[in-house]
Amino acid sequence: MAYVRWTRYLLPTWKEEPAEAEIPSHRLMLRAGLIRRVASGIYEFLPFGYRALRKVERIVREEMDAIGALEMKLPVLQPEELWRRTGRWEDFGPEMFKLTDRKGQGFALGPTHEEIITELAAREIRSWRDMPLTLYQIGEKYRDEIRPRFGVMRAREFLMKDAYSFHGSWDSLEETYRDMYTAYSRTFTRCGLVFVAVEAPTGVMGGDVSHEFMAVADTGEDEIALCSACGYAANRQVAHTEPPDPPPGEERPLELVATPGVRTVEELVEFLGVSPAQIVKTFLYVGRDGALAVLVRGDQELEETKLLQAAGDPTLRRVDDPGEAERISGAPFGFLGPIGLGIPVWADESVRDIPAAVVGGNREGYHYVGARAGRDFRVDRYLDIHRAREGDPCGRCGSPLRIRRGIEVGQIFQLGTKYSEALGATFLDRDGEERPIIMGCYGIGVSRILGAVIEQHHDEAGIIWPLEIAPFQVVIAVLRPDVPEQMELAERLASALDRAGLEVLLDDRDRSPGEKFHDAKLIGIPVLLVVGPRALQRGEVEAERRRDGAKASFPAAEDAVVRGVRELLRAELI
RNA sequence: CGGAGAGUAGCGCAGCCUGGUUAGCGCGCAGCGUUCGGGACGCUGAGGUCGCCGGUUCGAAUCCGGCCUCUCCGACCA
Repeated sequence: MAYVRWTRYLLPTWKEEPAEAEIPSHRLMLRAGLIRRVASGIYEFLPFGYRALRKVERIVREEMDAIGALEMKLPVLQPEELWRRTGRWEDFGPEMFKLTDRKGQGFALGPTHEEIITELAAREIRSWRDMPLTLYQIGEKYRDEIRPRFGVMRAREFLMKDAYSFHGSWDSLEETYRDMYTAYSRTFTRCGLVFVAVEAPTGVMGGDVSHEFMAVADTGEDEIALCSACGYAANRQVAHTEPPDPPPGEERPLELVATPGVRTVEELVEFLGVSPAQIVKTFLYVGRDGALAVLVRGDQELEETKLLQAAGDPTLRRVDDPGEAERISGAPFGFLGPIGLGIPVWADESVRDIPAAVVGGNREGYHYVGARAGRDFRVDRYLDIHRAREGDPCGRCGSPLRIRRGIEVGQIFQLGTKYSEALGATFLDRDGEERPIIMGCYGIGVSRILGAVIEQHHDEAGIIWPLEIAPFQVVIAVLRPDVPEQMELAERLASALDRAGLEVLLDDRDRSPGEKFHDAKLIGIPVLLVVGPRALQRGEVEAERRRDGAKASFPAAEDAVVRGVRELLRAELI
């Protein structure tokens, strides 16, 4: 008797909407008894939710194994000293959970595992013969998120699959990277997710090439730019778009005009009667090489991720202190400009061809009009640092881009040698020469997938599980468990379905039929079997498919029911 | 961290402004009975340090101060 009886199970459903949850997946995970909150961003997985989580985990494991990745287990508790060697004790900063042992030694609850795995590689990999090698694990990760949100979507403790690959050559890395890309696509497809792989920023992980896998959802926290013409897809923060056309106008001489109290683009438009595209905004940054001025056209937004990526300087930060800005430029915010600044100037491409631009005068209460890049001020570097917008021309083919929202369920990185160099992970190549190991790393948010799946697969009544991660495939509602005839039939059918390899939840609770039907919809099991008097009079049981409400009746015999249920489930496998 | 809001029974909430017997309502929960095909009904009952600490007061869920926690928006983020 391997089927599960609801009366012997812990599956507490809620009729009412929880006040704490904002988005459908979070509400449904609470209402359908998958998770309970312990603290902000920290959740318990109840048996029903854990069952689904394990299904996702199993798919991830199968796809990793299929490309030859080796499963292992790394410690969650990691010594401070190791993190200091890569500089990430500071770089990760307050987002790491840090603790101290009784001797005063510092530890982190691992937010990720590059440090520890690279040290392992440094010890165990010595020769080019030992590679390529890919190791992975599935385990809890800890990040002290500024703002945990949306249940398991942005939690402080969450389940993640992380993999790390080690190579003697870039070609080998690229091969594994492609394998991972394929394995990820298979994984998310099997989970029933509609997703896109997009070019991604690399952030604190480092490296150059990276893709994020985004489950498409309006409630997602990330934005993605998509080109339906050429297939270009990128995280909005790095999405490349062609620079907008320059504003109309003629070149004219530079002129300093008094603009008392006029600071913002809107105010300048009003005061000078110009268009936003004729205005150049100036931002100040400081990094390890000192101060830097950054120019963006007035009708564009600065995309800081692009700037950071181009600068390759993790210490680069925006100057937001008025005193500091004034020391650098001589003027307060609102009057900063590139003319006469003694620091490097970087500009968005859209600044290059403005015939007569308005820029700050570097003097309180003054702006220049008629400024021309190259003529009146030097630009050391033109680059794409404006924020991509809906309808902007695709940087690859020029067609208009669409902006959509997504949930990041996975990301893959070509890391290169950042960690191997920092931690001395080297190998001897065929020529006997010592070289740093080339690495890749690959993450999947396992618990987040669960949220993303529900976000994509639900209706007003509840969850609609994709077959492969459904906690059970069949729920049997016995309308009158106190009537022996019905209960015995339900038990026989449950056993038969179980023997046929299906996972069965038997709703034997003493509840009204209405409640059982509603709960069945809420918990989203693909097929509901109803054992009740109405059909039983005809010697039948009824079935209803969750996805589309398709109904069927079968003779109340084991083989007929098994066959009928299988038939209903077959349509799920598309 | 900035802005906003909220903490009263397992869940959802009222009461607070205007301090005053045993702190309410709906759902849920327990017992009994009646029901039994799309969240039934009746009766009885259990369940609350009113987030915490301090103050004001004869008297504090209610007024004042501090703290904590949670949620939302923003900044941030593999």
